[in-house]
Amino acid sequence: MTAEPTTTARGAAARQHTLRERNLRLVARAVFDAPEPLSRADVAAATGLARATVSTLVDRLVAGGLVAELPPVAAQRAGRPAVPLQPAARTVVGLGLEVNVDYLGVTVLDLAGQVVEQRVEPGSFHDSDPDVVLPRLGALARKVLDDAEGAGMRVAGARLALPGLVDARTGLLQVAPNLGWSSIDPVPPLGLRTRDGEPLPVEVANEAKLAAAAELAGDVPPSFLYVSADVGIGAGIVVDRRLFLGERGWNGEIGHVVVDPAGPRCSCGNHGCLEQYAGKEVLLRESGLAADAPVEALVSALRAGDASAVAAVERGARALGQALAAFVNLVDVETVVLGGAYTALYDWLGGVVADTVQTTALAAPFSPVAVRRAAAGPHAATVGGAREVLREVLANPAAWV
Amino acid sequence: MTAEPTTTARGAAARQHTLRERNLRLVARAVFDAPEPLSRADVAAATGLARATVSTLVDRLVAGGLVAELPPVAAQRAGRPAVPLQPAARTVVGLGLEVNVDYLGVTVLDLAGQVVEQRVEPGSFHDSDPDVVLPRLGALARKVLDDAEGAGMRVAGARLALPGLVDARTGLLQVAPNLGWSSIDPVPPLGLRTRDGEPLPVEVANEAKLAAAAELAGDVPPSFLYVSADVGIGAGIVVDRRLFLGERGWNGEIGHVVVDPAGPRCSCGNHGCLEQYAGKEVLLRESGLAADAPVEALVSALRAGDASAVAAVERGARALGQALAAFVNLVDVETVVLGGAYTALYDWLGGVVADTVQTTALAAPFSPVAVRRAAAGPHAATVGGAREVLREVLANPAAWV
DNA sequence: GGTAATAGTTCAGCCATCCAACAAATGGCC
DNA sequence: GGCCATTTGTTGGATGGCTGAACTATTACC
Repeated sequence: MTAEPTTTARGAAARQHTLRERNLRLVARAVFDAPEPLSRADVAAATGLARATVSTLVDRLVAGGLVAELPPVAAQRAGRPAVPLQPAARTVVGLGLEVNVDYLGVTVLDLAGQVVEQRVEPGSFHDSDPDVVLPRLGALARKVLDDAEGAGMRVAGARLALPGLVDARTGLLQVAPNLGWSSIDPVPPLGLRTRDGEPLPVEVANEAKLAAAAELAGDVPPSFLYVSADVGIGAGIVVDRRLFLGERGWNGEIGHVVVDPAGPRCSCGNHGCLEQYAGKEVLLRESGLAADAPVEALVSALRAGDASAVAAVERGARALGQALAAFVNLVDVETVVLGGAYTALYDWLGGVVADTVQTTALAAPFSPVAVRRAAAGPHAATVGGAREVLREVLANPAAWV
Repeated sequence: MTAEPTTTARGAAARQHTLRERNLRLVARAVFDAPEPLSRADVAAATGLARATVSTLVDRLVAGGLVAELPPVAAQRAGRPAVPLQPAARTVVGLGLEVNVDYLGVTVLDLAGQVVEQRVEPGSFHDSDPDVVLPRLGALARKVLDDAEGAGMRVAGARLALPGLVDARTGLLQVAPNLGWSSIDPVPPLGLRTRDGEPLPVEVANEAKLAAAAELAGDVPPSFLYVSADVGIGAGIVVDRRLFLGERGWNGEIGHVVVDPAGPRCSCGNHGCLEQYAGKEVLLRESGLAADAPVEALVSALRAGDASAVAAVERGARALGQALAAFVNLVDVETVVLGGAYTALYDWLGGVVADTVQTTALAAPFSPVAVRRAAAGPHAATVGGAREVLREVLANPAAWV
């Protein structure tokens, strides 16, 4: 009759083994967050735990394949040399999946932060059939899964990134306008199972939010807004190094913030949405390019000093700055990261965006808002998704040792 | 050399006494959140702890004055009658302080949620001197503190609500335009000490945010936006029954979200800020009333069907709805609570705000946004401030037993 | 080669929880 | 009225995880 939780929830009764779980997490975090490999003694000093405790905990993490011991290297000081500890490579991995308008992507990431395998299948999924596309992505994932499991790695789970509104509570995709999908559960069609035949836990999230998570791999402040233009304009809010999703999982919908009520009509039914100024297709069209041209074409035009391109990007940047100022006023962060198509356009956009935010955001006089370029490469959402899976492993190492 | 934390921080080493702290908190929450008084056995069932453990924990909470035992009442079923447990009244109290443009306020709240004492001193503090006003508030607080301590209550701490930007990290007031204050530390001038002569811990926060916390006393969903018009327009974001303050403590600055870049110039330097449409003074002025008239005057005009008043409120409501739609798009909540001056105007505002949000917010088709009237009474910020103090007591009952 | 220093391990002690048995207090039934 | 079933709350031994101190292992320095 007693509820025996496999993983200790936030507000659950604390028992002896809860201490274990907490301290395992604490030790794992210490090892993973350290810039340099730590010894057991270092971990003890960093966490405040006794050396004896740290030893048993580290031993478990090593046995469970979460942490690896490096060969002891003689330090330049007296005493027994320390055994450096590192995140284990290629033992436990996370899977990041993505369906976007022009590609399917899969990334396998290990605890050391290394991409073990990445596959991308270009295509055109505008107004596509989910029951065709998702099994195709599933098959692609199957291949890399087989590789990973064949090499002895354990797959902790998967995250599927989609360009649309995903209900974080149910995992259902409400609508993905550019894919032409609505009201579906995208997980079953993937057909993903582990080697043992058990269904692989797959969670679904918005593409921009997972791309925001990918930024956490680099040197970013603990809280920031990530804004990217792909087909639509999406955003992710990171607070204290964690994704903040909002009640239902679809916060950060900056693309449909009204910039000017007298502006052009948007597909959403309103007038003057940001997307009508700073969306990728609008920027391309206003620059005299085809709406489905690659961003590189626009970059070339800007490099060449094409007047209409420069004007379009500047107009978009001003609108983006205005919407971001509202965002910063409402959510209060000090840093904005520009990703997706904005990464390539950063040299032409960044300054104007920063200036506009600075003059428009209310609190900017007291502490300026930093605007910067995204660091994560292409297909950031798959990397971020895999990263989120591994974050959960680290949040509960006890389940893995 | 070992760091001996008085209160166990989030990421600190977990020891035996950490279990105690956690379970004490768990038991206290169970007692405080229950709609009906629980028995020890009920608490055990609710928390999953053993009855023996719950007994010792409850005994401590009772001894510490956080929980009170009611006389056992014979239930209508067989068995030994249970001892009902309740939040203790008038033992530990929180102090809420407020400086606003037209009054100083102090509220003493106990753990049972009852207002033990409330004092309000009307005045005009437009462009006032903090070194005069704050000591005056301090003296007012001194009186109610003496009363409370004289009656044997322990004061857990205080929260000071101010209508301005407060840096949550430093506790400094950056600027309060309507008071004419800027760059001050408002705590020392209060001169508040406990009976033992120790300085009373006072934290500072924005007025709207503490008013939002006051709503938590009523029947509200776990996450909501609270928006109130006083002199400016302020907002508080509540996520999962906790105030979300943003990185620096000044999120929710909806008053200076740009509604129409072609709109009237705002004191902040931009054009078409929400405050220029839905601010209290603007609503009064557009209705042909004096800018410093009481809201009741506007209500009377609306009751009388005054055309300019109706038009002004409707225009304000539309602008508010548009800004709230952006807010909802960016933060993602299902409920918006209208407080401050909007409470009185709700009958004329509410419908238009709800309609506008509904047609403008992107995700509204998938789950409608509820707009409702605030439940907390006047001087909600002082009540909410005191409530926040007591929330911290409950978050760490071990420090009080 | 001896000493000081540091890393990691072993082991008795402590402490909060648990389980099971018990005492306390009631309703129902004959 | 007396007995039993039922529920509450308490008592005491067992369990498990952390600690601190003593111990071993391995190095630098003189």
